[in-house]
Amino acid sequence: MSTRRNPYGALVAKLERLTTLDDADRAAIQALPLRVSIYPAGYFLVRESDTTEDCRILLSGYVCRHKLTGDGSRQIVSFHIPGDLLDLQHLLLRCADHNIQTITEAAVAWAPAVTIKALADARPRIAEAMWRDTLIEASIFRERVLNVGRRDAKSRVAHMLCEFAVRCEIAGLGTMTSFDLPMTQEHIADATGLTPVHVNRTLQMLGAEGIIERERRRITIADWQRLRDAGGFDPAYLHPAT
Amino acid sequence: MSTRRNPYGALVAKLERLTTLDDADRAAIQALPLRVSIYPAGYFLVRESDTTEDCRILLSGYVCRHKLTGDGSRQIVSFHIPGDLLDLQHLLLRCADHNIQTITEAAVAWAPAVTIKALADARPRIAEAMWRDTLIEASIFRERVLNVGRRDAKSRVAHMLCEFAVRCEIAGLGTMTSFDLPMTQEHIADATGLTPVHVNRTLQMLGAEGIIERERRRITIADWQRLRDAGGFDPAYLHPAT
DNA sequence: CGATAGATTGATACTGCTCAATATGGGTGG
DNA sequence: CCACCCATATTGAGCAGTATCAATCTATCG
Repeated sequence: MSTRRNPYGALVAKLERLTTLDDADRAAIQALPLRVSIYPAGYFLVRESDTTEDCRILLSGYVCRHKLTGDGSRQIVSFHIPGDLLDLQHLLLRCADHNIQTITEAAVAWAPAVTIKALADARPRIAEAMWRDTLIEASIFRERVLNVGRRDAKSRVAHMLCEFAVRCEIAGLGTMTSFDLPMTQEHIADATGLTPVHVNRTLQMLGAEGIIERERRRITIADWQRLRDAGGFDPAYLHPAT
Repeated sequence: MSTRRNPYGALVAKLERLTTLDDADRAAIQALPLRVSIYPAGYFLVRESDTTEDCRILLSGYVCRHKLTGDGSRQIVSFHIPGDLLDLQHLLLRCADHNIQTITEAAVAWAPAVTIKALADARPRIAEAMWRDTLIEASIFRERVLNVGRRDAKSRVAHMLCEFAVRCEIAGLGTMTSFDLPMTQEHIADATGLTPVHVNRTLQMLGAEGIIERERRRITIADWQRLRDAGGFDPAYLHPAT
């Protein structure tokens, strides 16, 4: 897909899912000095307490944001898929409050945050799209608090699978019923507030009930309705329509 | 304090903690058609799936945002103190994804969301301040995911107390070492992902260790250093400085 | 002065964690 | 092309932290 190769196309496509752009907006985006870098799996794009200098869009691969407690346990607060904007907070906040790390090899387009800030200042619709994106992200965080705070293990895992599937579909990354899960069971554990051992058992349970099928890292959702019910999943919080 | 009585003063004060306003910005705020309403404790200002029509600033009292699971358990995702903007997401999202409910009697200034949106469109610095506020709120949600996902009961409660104390101080609401906790132990439980019974025992433990002192709903932090350590609290995620 | 919401206490149950061992399979160097 | 190696996945057994359930106590308020 050209979107994934061409950083400008990826950024335009992302913003057009959030608002309507005009020709001047598109021209301003084309004029950005975007550069593309490839990073290996496990690479830290941003570390907590870094000074925030760049702004990134993910072109291919998968990335997560996470925070660590004082005694070293990790909480993944979100996963990101191709097309996601990774650092909008860097436009207005000086210091990173979490880590951003690649899960797989990833291609990232980036520009200095001040450049993107200047774009937002010059093009109000682009600023509005970005602001909306940060609001949707905040909504996703709220849902994650609910997931981790008030659901049992089976629901948490089911909900996470639902969210990943729907976000991939919204982003135009293939079918919702069968997809590759790029993350390890340890990633899933750190995202759901469980241990890897218990995630393993929970996935087996979902498999044994015929809700999902697993084969390596590929997941097939055998019964979307029951997965949704198991996770208490309602996609409204993703605000799919503007 | 006049800030708490005068809705315009409260809004100007809030935005000036986020950015620098000029006279035209302040004049535009003064021209808003703000109205003030008083609501009793337990009142729903917004319900999930409501169409989002108004935008509010809290003048006095305390409010929380929360979501419910399918089987009815509640997760509080944030508490709000006087001076907080409650509905910025309503400027750009059509449908509420969570409930907003008063904890105590509360005075709220409000205007139609479209009016506030027009203000943001007309005054870029105000839009920027609001955007920054939503980014800081997102950071608070991320920290809450960590708190609920990866800390034990004692740490969760300690962290919550730290956050509340520091936010009150940033907002200029009195001293950090002694303050009224407006919420019940059930509120604390729903915010930390625990049960009220266990919150009670945890508070007693913090008291027995001499870290806090309790008397009714008033909390005195006897040993800030140890409370901070117990909660693994680092205020950087609140982004106190611009 | 009762009514009621909230706080406190005790006893017991259970979900998910810990620790430790084993299996799997994809990648790599010889 | 094969054997080894490492990360990851899987399994089992026992334990711990919180939940649950059910009283009782205590303020506050009409």
